Amino acid sequence: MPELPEVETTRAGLAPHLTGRRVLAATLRRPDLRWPIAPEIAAELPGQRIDAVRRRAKYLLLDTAVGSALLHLGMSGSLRVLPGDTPVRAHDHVDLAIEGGHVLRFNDPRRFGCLLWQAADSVHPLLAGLGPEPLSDTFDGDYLFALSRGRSVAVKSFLMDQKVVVGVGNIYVAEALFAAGISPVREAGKVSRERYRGLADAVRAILGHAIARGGTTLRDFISPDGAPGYFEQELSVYGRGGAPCPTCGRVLKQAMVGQRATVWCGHCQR
DNA sequence: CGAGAGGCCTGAACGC
DNA sequence: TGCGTTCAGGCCTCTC
Repeated sequence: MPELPEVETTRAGLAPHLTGRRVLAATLRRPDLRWPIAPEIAAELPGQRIDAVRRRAKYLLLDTAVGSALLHLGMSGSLRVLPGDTPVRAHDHVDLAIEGGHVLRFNDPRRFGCLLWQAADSVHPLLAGLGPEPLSDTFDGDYLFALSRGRSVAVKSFLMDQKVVVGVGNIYVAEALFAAGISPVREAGKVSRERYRGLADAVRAILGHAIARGGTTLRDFISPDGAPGYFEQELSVYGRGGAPCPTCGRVLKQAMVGQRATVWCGHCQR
């Protein structure tokens, strides 16, 4: 399931193949993913040159002069650049034929992803109101502390709120909370400034490390060149409920927090 | 407004 | 072996 590092890895992998090249045609094999595919993908994108491949939160944007294709990989989506005659497989929902003979192919078994359109000089509603990027200068412990005052929600849910900070999904929030020694069920408004500083540092360090390593691979992610990532074995708590804590050896707790599977150490995280 | 629940979707894992 | 059930999860949307 692509989290921010996987999306960034995808962006970096796609950019050399797409930047400066024109989209020649769009092939839609079904009309919708999570939402209907934007009509502009077929009506306006063909003929346009891709000026840049950008990322905002977990969204990818293919910028052209008239607007940007806006993609989200959802949970099971992947994008690959393939020779134009590569046979189509199950769940290959969209092809963008790229100048030079290749095709950008969007595969998404669960169809939690989307392919929308952002007109030039506008901001798509899905991108409006998003919180800061976790690796930007505006994201730090002081920011989290200030925003969390009076919030009774679990700190884990708080950190996964896209209005608070983007791109911190269920895997990395578990790892960051473990690294910072904070219980995921603690009320967001009751975490001290000092501990939020540690948490922000942990988020930065873990995401930065994962990006440098090419992203975590669990079940569904395939990086653009087809090679799987290899970060999984480094996870401390995610997916390890019932196993020993890597620090103290006690059994890791598992429970649902905010309707999400959550694992933590009741001894090391308070 | 905040908090929590619901829903989308399919494949893998599991139980009988 | 085969089939039904459960779970997973990003994140928008609805309800209270």
